[in-house]
Amino acid sequence: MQATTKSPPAGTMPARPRKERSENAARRRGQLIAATTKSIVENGLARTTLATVSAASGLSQGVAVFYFANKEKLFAEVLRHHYELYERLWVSALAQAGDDPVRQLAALIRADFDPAACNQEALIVWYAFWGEAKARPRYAEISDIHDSRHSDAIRAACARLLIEVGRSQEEADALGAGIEALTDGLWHRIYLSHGTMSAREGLRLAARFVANIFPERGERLSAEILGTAQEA
Amino acid sequence: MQATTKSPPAGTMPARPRKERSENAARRRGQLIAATTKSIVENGLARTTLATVSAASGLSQGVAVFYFANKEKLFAEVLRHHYELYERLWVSALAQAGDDPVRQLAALIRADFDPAACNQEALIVWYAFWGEAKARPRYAEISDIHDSRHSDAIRAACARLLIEVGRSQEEADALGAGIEALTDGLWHRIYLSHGTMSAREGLRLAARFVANIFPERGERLSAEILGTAQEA
DNA sequence: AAAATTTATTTGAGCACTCAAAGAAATAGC
DNA sequence: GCTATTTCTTTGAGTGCTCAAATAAATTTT
Repeated sequence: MQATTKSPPAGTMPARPRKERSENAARRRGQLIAATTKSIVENGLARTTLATVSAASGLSQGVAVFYFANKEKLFAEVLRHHYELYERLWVSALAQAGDDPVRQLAALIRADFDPAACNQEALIVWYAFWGEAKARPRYAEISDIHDSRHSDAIRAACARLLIEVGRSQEEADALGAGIEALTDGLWHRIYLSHGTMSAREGLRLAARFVANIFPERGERLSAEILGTAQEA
Repeated sequence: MQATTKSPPAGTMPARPRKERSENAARRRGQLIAATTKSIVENGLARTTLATVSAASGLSQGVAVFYFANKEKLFAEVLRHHYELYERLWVSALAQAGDDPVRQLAALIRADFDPAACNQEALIVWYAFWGEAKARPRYAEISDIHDSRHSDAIRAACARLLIEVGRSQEEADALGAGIEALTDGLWHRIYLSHGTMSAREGLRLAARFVANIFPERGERLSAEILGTAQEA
């Protein structure tokens, strides 16, 4: 460390405006979460250390501890961050779908294969954490909270859709579970296949299967999922 | 260690027969794989060390290295072991199903929810390794080999079944992918739900969905999956 | 200058793996 | 049949390294 020019020439220009402080913290946290994600994708969770995060962020190891207290909490925030991106996606898709349960269900399924949620990076993060979830209550809890909200949304849409055609709540729950299983399983294949299966193909398969399952609304649902439905 | 009776009473019966030596190696390997599995279930993969394996096996740390060269190779053998148990299960189920593609497909689906394959212990091991698979080519390779054999079996059964009723190979492949996604997704739910969902319920859901998907053979397939088909 | 933030260094625990030696079983020599 | 020799197993303290976390130092902001 050599002498750096001490004080700026007294003038104005505080290259850093007002709310600098609090904004800075949020920025740093985001930066560290992104760097941790990058390291998990490149090295796996087990080989992601404060050193790899520090290298990916360009910051020192101390910063991560300063903003997240310890490595475990940083990791938990990474998981939460990815779930929140996903949740924002499907919640807003659902909101835009309006009142029609067919469109609602289609929106939820489409969201699952939106490249913003269903991409290698996100899948690697999810699987990395799921793999350790049974040994880390903190990870399991975060997954639970978000998964159950998504479950509820799917089941609610299924219930409205099926009750319209005179089926029971029990059938709606089973159907919801099946749709979730189908999308989870397609994620699994997208994750493990080395780029062989894309999110786009996942969506097509999902549409195809779901169409078979809802005889009464299958065609319309499938069209809505694929985005080929004509506007009303 | 106190005095143990030195030589056996000269008679026949050498409490340890001939191949003692080579059998010993197989026994030890099995013992170490079981101990590693136990530690992964209890501590997670990341916190499974040679020390936890040694504690679980009652052997010294050195033995694990002696029989498996290093920790990574021991872990790889654990993954392989679980895949082999699973593969033996579905291969023999398939063999017993005879020539009827409906029974073959049912047998494959039933095997996926057989408690011998689909239990918390096995799921924890699988998810632990899948979580690291993208960062460890060795794990990815083992998964690939076994997954693709299973895929092929499912697709073959689907093809025979669908071609019987005049559908195309393309449809059979899509259907196979869908069935696999469904079972993978149900595994996912069984794994992450804290015992809320059992293998038995998974099987019921799978039967229900698959029945909807094969209009021509759905009823029979469903009955075969649930084991409620009457004998011919 | 006082407080807040960032960077750099130190520390001590825990890790995989080594290795020399001991123990046990199989084989050979008498 | 008995002992000596060799081969195979097992042990566990030891080695060097990596890591998370703590601490200290420097820098910036107010």
